[in-house]
Amino acid sequence: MLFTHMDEQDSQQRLTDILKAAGDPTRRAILTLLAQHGPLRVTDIAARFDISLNSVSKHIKVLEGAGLVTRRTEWREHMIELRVEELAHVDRWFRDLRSIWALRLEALDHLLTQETDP
Amino acid sequence: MLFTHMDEQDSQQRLTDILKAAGDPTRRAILTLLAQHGPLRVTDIAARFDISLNSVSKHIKVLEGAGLVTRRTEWREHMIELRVEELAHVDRWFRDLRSIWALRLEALDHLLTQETDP
DNA sequence: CTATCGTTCACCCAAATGGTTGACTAATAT
DNA sequence: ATATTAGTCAACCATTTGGGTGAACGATAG
Repeated sequence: MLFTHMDEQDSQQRLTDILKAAGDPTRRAILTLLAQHGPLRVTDIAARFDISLNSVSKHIKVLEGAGLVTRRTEWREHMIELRVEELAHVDRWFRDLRSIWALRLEALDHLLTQETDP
Repeated sequence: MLFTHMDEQDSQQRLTDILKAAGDPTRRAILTLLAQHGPLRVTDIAARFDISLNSVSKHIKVLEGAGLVTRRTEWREHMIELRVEELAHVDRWFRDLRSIWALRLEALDHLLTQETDP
């Protein structure tokens, strides 16, 4: 099944997943690490934190679920790679929100000028 | 105490609060509503959702905690107002992350050209 | 004075979250 | 053949989260 059309439902879900994933400090630190060093193995990532490897593995799965990272499984090593492009979903939502906001202010302004100068 | 200098700690906390707050669909819907209609009372907001007033009140408190909305208490009515500017914190983090990413790629590229043409 | 309105507060509940440990699979090294 | 390495899965635990209810409180309306 091709994703020719992402409906509002899915889009909201994607956004929720991304924001929730990015809402955790450890996960943001992982993203930063990947931005700095490029693709890394799960173990390499875990070495930077003093939580268990298992815990890191779970965080990575969350990030993967949100589409913020991808996994290339090469033999027994899993290379985790950042996908910065996905942040665009959040950018888009921000842009829309600000635009709705701006439109209202504009309409309000229009209304006021009409009233004071009919 | 004046906030002349927001340390890394606080900044991370702010970011976490904002992303967590925005990570909930109901709360995002509240933000959209406020963008469209301007300041609204708690009750007006609650009327748009089929969850209890109390639940909405809690959501608003979360948004307030994240600085995404402010409350002007006029007599017994609490006017809730959107603060779009706060989204800039997230923008900034995204920008930083992308910049770290871009810098690494640039360095990598530099390294490769040096190697092939010493 | 009493009723009603707008909100928060204090609990209660189920589900999700972030962490742990221990067992398991599969690949590599000795 | 055995030990080590890389990673996941499953179970468990404490805390947080999103929801609900009922009481309380201050202000305005009758």
